[in-house]
Amino acid sequence: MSLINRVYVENVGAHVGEEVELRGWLYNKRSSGKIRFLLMRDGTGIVQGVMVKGSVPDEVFERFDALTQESAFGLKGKVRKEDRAPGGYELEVSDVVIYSIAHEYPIAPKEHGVEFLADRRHLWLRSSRQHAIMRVRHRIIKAIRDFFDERGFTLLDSPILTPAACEGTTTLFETEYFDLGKAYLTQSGQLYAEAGAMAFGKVYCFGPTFRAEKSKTRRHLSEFWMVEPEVAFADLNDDMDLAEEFLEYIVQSVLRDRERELKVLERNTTFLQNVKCPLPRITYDEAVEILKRKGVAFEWGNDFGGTDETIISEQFDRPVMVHRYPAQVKAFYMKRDPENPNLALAVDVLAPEGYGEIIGGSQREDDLDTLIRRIQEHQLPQEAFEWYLDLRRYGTVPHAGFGLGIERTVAWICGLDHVRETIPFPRMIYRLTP
RNA sequence: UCCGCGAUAGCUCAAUGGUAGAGCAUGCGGCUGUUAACCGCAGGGUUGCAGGUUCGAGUCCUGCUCGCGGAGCCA
Repeated sequence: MSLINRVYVENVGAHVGEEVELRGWLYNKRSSGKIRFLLMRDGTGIVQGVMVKGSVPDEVFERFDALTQESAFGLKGKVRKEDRAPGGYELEVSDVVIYSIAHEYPIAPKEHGVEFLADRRHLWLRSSRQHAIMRVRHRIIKAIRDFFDERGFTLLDSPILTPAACEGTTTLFETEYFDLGKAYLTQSGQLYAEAGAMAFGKVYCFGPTFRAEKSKTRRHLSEFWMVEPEVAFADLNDDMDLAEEFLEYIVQSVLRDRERELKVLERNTTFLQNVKCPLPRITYDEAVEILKRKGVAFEWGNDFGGTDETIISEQFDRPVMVHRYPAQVKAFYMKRDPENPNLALAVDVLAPEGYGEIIGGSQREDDLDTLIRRIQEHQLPQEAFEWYLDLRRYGTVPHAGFGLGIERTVAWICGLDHVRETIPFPRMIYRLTP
């Protein structure tokens, strides 16, 4: 049996009446004496095999007794449409092949605490809920790559080890780098993506990013994935056009191809169906007005906190773009609004239902002298940014881009209450294992 | 770093300051359509750690460790 022709659970419906062989792990088993049910999980789904005493040799019938939860085994038998079976199909078992008997499996088919499961993340990934989440994550990432690919973007990945802070704000993970002193794990690939945009016009980078902040919330990981497009000859409006088209593409792809998974997750997709262009665009000032109207004591000039973002996003039935923030709360490389130099040409996209900021972007400062002044104002070491300043010395153009956090996007689309379930092996302040 | 909550069987939890228990899991037995199957029996505990109050502490007090949620920071 070649890999190509192997039958997997997700395809058994195409083999009704045929004798097939499935390979997988025991999800659960049930018995009523002379009739026995084996539930096999093979990574694509779960199907039940049924054996009646006398319909198979006794030695095959008795292998049921040896199989423990998560034991690896093969099932041979004829596929039958059966409404009483989970999934609608079942296997009339003719043979059972045991590959390995599992030790007592710690994750029983019942409720467990988060800590217990997190300690066994390598096993937890086998459960149907985690399986559904990872399948959605995969589809989101494929949609991201397809989106940029279809629009002529070039993938240009940025380095993970960097000589200095990209934005000079957050705490970074530090390591020794041979004889060259300290290196830092990247917190953003954006500056390198800008170099890419000047070389290729439209690029994106997509990789892990690291923040050593001691954040302890349901929205933070110390290692997370971010996709960052960067486009030459683009302003803030172009950036927002790209972001809304991007979000619509991702969400609609998942709705179309991951209906089953969203059902497993019991996700109410009402808000997701609404994610279609155009998305509402409001200014920072208008967002502040919303907060004031809702009785929030908010001072102009601050950045929004988690609860502020929730209140703002609750006013809309789809993600909302908030643009033109006070420059003081944004990064040094963001261009100022020519009509009001106190404002940065920045945009944050806030997801509905309290999921917060999933995209942060801006038009970049393209003037050499202004950018040097910003670096000085932020007290950043100019020599570390000389290569970045070169981008303004040699053919500078208006350009813009944004970053989308994968884990927050997965949490939002799946309707999860914590990002720790959105990545196979989460890294958090108090968790480095497994 | 700050604020709040928590830790009891392998797991999820219960137990007015007075004999530490249930469900699930595991083992054994039963059941010819099970759906986190069901029914019966059995084994399973240094109540996170250290100290204190008390005739008596899982329960009250102090300290510590670990975890969870939130703030700040951010995607």
